[in-house]
Amino acid sequence: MSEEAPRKIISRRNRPAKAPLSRDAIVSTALDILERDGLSGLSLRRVAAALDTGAASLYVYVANLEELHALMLDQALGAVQVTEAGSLPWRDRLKTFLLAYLHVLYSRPGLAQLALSTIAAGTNSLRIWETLLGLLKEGEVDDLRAAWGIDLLTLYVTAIAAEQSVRRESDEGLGRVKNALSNVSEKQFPLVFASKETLLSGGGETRGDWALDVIINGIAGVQLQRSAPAATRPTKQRGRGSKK
Amino acid sequence: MSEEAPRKIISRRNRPAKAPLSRDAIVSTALDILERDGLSGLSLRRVAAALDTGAASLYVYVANLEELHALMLDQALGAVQVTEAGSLPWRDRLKTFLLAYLHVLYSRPGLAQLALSTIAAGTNSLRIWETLLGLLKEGEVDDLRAAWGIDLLTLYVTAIAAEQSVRRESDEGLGRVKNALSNVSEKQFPLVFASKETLLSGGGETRGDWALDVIINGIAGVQLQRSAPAATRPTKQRGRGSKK
DNA sequence: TGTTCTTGACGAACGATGTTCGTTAGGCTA
DNA sequence: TAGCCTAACGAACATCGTTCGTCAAGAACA
Repeated sequence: MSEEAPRKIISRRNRPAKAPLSRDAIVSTALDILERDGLSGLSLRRVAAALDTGAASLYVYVANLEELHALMLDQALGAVQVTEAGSLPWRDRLKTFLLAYLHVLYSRPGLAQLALSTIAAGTNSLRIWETLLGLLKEGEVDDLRAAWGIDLLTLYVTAIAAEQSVRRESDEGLGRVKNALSNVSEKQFPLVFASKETLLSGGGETRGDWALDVIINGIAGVQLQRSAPAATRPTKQRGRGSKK
Repeated sequence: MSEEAPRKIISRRNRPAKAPLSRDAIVSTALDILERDGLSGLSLRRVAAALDTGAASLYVYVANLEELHALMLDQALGAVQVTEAGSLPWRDRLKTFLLAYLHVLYSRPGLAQLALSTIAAGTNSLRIWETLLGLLKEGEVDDLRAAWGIDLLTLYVTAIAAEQSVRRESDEGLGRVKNALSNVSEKQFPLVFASKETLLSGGGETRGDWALDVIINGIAGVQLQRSAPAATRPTKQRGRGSKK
């Protein structure tokens, strides 16, 4: 059966200048693919193909796809940097840190979706938790509220990023919302009808920024009434221009 | 079942007492499967098998899997009921409504996960939006904040429910977190080490209840200091006096 | 040096997935 | 009665994650 194998190649594995497989190489390659093609374009076979090997070879270093996801998430979270601006009040530093977290999740398409379905428990996740706990403690949030709060904060940031990612990736889903909103009956849903443009406005960072104010204020349980969204910048709302 | 005798069957479709296929039947069956086996156990083929037909037959009524997901979500959201207790203040009614929303997402395993990856735009979703907009308007939240707020509220409730669902469904993920927390180094992450038990405490409704207080207060931008999480009972417990 | 052992790498295969295609049969219309 | 529209269907396709048996190369050992 198919005896036309070329005899020149004796060994299947003449890969002289090939970097040896490793867990880090696999994770990095997977992150590259995630960045290029999103979560739906990521598969074990594609990672293996990018490394010029077969899918089975990856199982030496990674137990299964779920573990690969966790490793990817933790490696990506290494990019979240802790700013040491000790002069600012804790609340501003908390927000800055969460914005950095949010930005990392935004930066790679699909990363936020991955974060939603994966519970990361690596070193970088622990470092983030430690930082958040420290900031909340500095804000005199009691222990129980702090512990629940950091869970809420990370979940919250992840969900915000994921929602925007989904909207960015699949035009179909967003199109369906737009379609449903434009066809909404004024008689049946007058309030939705009146707000149908506002509901879709303010994509991306602006909205995330406001959302962070909301939750930080909520956790701290403090007044600080200044959380009116975009009241100062009415022009920047539409067509969010260039994002850095 | 349905091992029909191989008699001289001329027609393949002698299904006399069979209910005809319909979009609603497909969605309902899919929801049943979701409830029984979770999101990972749901597939077009299994839905078709439960209806005693082939997968291809479903495509007459449903464009693709994504649309089926959206239809499922919207039909499930029909169980969220609007309580008409007009005597209570708006904030309490908002919380009651969100708790009902949360409860529906809790009730079916996998539904919350589905809600995270799907943008629902059906009648039931619009009804929920309308209700939320009305409640926030009653609370004199301005239009822009209300529009962004309902997006935030629904996203928030969904994310909370989804996280608990994931923890409930996959022991492996939670086990990994537990393992990572129990092995955490006190020197490296002292705050996480100190809170490692608190971080896992308070599952389910208690935590969700507190989280709702947090975000409602945040959106309203009001003080209302009573949002300390009650470790014993979630009753109206005022933490007056002893403070850190 | 020659032999054995360990282990990373690999092809093939398995079962399952979403989706498409061409065909068939039932009920409706003319 | 004849024809047609369309729901329903089986088969097939391209993937996917995962497992299994096997091969090659270096390490350990005699």
